[in-house]
Amino acid sequence: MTSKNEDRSQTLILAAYHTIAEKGFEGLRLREVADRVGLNHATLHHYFPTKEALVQAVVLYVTQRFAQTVPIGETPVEQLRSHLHLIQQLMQEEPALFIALNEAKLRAQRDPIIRITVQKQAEAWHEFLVNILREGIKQGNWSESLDVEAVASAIIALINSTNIGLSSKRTKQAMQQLERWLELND
Amino acid sequence: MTSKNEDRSQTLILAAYHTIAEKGFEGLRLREVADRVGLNHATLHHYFPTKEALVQAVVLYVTQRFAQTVPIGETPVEQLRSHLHLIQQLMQEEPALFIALNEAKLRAQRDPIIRITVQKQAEAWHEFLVNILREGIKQGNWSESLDVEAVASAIIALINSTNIGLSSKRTKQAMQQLERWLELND
Amino acid sequence: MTSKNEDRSQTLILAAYHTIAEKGFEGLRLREVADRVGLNHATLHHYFPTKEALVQAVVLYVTQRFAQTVPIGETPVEQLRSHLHLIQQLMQEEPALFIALNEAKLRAQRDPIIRITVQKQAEAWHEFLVNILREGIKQGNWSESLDVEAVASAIIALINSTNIGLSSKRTKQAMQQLERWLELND
Amino acid sequence: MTSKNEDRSQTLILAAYHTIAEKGFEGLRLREVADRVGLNHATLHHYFPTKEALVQAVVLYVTQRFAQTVPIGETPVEQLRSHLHLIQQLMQEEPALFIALNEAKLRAQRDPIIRITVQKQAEAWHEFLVNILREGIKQGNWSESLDVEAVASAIIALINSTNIGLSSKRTKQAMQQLERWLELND
DNA sequence: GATGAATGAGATTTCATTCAT
DNA sequence: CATGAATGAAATCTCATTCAT
Repeated sequence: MTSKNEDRSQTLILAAYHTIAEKGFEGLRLREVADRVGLNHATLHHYFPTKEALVQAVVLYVTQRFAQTVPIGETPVEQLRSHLHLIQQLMQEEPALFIALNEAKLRAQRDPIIRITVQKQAEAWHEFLVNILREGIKQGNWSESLDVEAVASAIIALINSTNIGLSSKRTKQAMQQLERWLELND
Repeated sequence: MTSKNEDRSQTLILAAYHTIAEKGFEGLRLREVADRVGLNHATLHHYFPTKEALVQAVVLYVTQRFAQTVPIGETPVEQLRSHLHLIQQLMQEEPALFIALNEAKLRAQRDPIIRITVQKQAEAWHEFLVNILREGIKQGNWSESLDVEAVASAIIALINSTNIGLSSKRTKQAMQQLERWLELND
Repeated sequence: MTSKNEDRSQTLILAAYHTIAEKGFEGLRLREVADRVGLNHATLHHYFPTKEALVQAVVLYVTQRFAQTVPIGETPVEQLRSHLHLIQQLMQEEPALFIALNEAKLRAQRDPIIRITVQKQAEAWHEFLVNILREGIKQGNWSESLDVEAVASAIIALINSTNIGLSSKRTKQAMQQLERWLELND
Repeated sequence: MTSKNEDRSQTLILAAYHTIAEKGFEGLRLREVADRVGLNHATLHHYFPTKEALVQAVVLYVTQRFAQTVPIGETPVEQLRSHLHLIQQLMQEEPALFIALNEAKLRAQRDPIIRITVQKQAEAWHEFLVNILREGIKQGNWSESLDVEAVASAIIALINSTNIGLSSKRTKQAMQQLERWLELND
C-alpha cells in the first residue's frame, strides 16, 4: 500500500518537476501534471491537497537530487575536481534539474517555505565546499592565505548561473576557468 | 509618438518591471500594472496590445538598464575594477533589476523573442569584457596565457547568479574572490 | 451609466433572491443567477466580486423590502391592524420574501455580517411595534398593565414562523388568534 | 441489524445532526461527519447509501426528539404549562435541536420526503395541543368560545420561530406573553 | 484616448460516490 | 465491514482581451 502510494506521489512529483523545467512555475498546470501520469486531475488532490504542496515537494526533490552529487576521490583536490565534473556531467545529462533549481531559487524570494528549503541546501553545499578547501590547505594543496569562505561562495555563484543566460559553450568555458583558478588541472 | 505617449509607455514599463521583480512573471497582472500608474486596465491595451508586448518591453528595458553600466577609468584594470564596482553598487541600490533580469533569463528559455534580447545583451557584455581583457594583456596587466574568452564567461556567470540563491553576504564574498582572481586588488 | 449599472446589480440581486427562495442558500449557484438575467457568469463578478457579496446584497434587499410594510391609519389600533393585514397580504402575494428571510435568519447564525443586517431589522421592527403599543395605551386602547416589550416580541415571533413549518391554513389561523389576543377585531 | 450496526448508524446521525446545527445543510460534508465519529468516509456509505438518506434520518431523529417533550400534570392547564416549560428548558439546554428543526422545515419546502416527516410531526403536535385545550374547556379552564384550532396554531407558530431571528431575551419575553394569553400564570 | 461592461477560456478546488482489495 | 484510491461533475473565481460609447 504505502509503496504504491509513495510511487504515485513520486511519479507526480517527477511529472511536475519536468513540467516546471519546461514551462516554469508560470506554466505549471495541475491538469497537465495529472495527465502526464495518466491520472484524473482530481486524484492528484488525493496526494497533494493543494498546488502549493506539490510545488514544495518538487522543490524538495530537486534540491535533494542536487545534494546527491557526492564526490569521490582520496585527496581534497581529487574530491573537488570530481565534484565539479559530476556537476558538469549532470548539467549535460539533465539540464532540467538546473532550470528547475533556478526557478525554485527565484520563487524562494517570494515564498517563505520554499526559501527555507533552498537556503538549507545552499548552506549545506557551502559548508561542504569549505570543508574540502580547509582539508586541502591542511594537506598543502592550497595556500594558507586562501579565503575558503569566499572561494566556496564564488564556486557556488558560478555553478548556480549555469544554464541561465549563458550558452552551453560559455558555461563550459566558465567552468574550465574556475578549475584553472582552483588549480585543479593536473 | 508624442512625448506624452512615450511617457505613459515608459511609466507602464516601470510599473510592470517592479511588479515582476516583486512577484515574478507568474504574478504579473495587467490590472495591477494599470492600477499602479492610475490607469484603466483597458487603456493599457492602447499602449501595449498584448501582455506579451509589455513583457518584451520590460525585458528590453531591463537589459538596457544593465548595459548602461559603463565603466570609467584610463587603464583596462581600472576599467574592469570600476565595472565590477558599479555592478556591485547597482546590486545594492536596485536589487530588483537583478531579480527581473534573472526572471527574464529563465523565461528566455521558453520565449524565442525574449531569448533574442537576452542573448544579444549577453554577447555584447561578453565582447565588452573580452576587449578589456585583451587590452590589459597588451598593456602587460595580465599574462598572455590568459584565456580571455573563458575569463569573460566566468565573470558573467558569477555576476549572473548574484541575488539568486545566495545571501548578500555570500554574494559579496564571491565578488571579492573574483577580484582576487583577476588581480584587481592593489 | 450609473443607472444602468445599478439596474444590472438590482436585477442580479432579484435573480439571486428568487433562486434562494426556491432552492435555499444551499442551492444558490452563481451560474444560474447569471443565466437568469442573461449574463455571462464571469460578468456577475464584475458587479459582485464574491458570492458572499451577492448574498449580503440579497439579505439587505430582503430585509429592506420587509421594512417597507408601512402601516396606515390614524389610531394605534388601526395602525397595528393595517400592519398585520399588510403583512398577511405580502405573505400571500410574495411568499418568497418570507422564505428568503427565514433562510437569511438561519444563515445569520453562522455569518456575522448577515447577522448584523438581520438583527438591525429585527430591533427596528420591535421598536416600531413597541411605539404603537405605547401610544395605544396612552389613548386607552390597551390596558396599562400590558407588557409592551413582551407583546412586541410575541408578535414578531409569531409572524416570523409563518411559511416555515406551517400550512397556509394554520398560518392564517395563528394570525387570526393573534388579532384576537390583541383585541384588534371590532 | 445488529445492535452494533444500529449504534453506528445512531452515532452517525448524531454527528450529522450537530454538523447541521453548526453549519446548516449548506455546510454538511459527509467526510466531516465520518471524521467526527472516527470512521472512514467510505464506510459511512455502508450505513447510509447516499447523503440524502443520512439527511432524512437526521430529520426523523430531530422531529422525534422534539415529539418526546411529553408533558406531565393532572389537569389540562398543568399539562400545557409543563409542556411549554419543558420546551423552554430544551431551548436552553439544546438550542441545536431548534436550529436543526428550522433547517429541516426550510428544506422541507423543496424536499418532498422531508416535507412528509416534518408535516406529520407538525400535525401530531397540533392535534396534541387541540386535545389539551378541548379537555381544558370541558373542565372549565378556558372559555367555550376559545378557537382551539387557532390557539394551537398560534402556540406552534410562536414556538417555531424561537431561536431564529430573535435574541434569547426576546424569545423568553414572547414565551411569557404566550403564557399570559393562555392564562397559565398563577 | 479613455473607460465600464462583457466574455471565453481556463484554473484550482471540492465532494459525493464507486470500487478493488 | 473497512479503507485508500479514483473519478465525474461541478463550483467559484481569475484574467487577458474586446468592444461600444
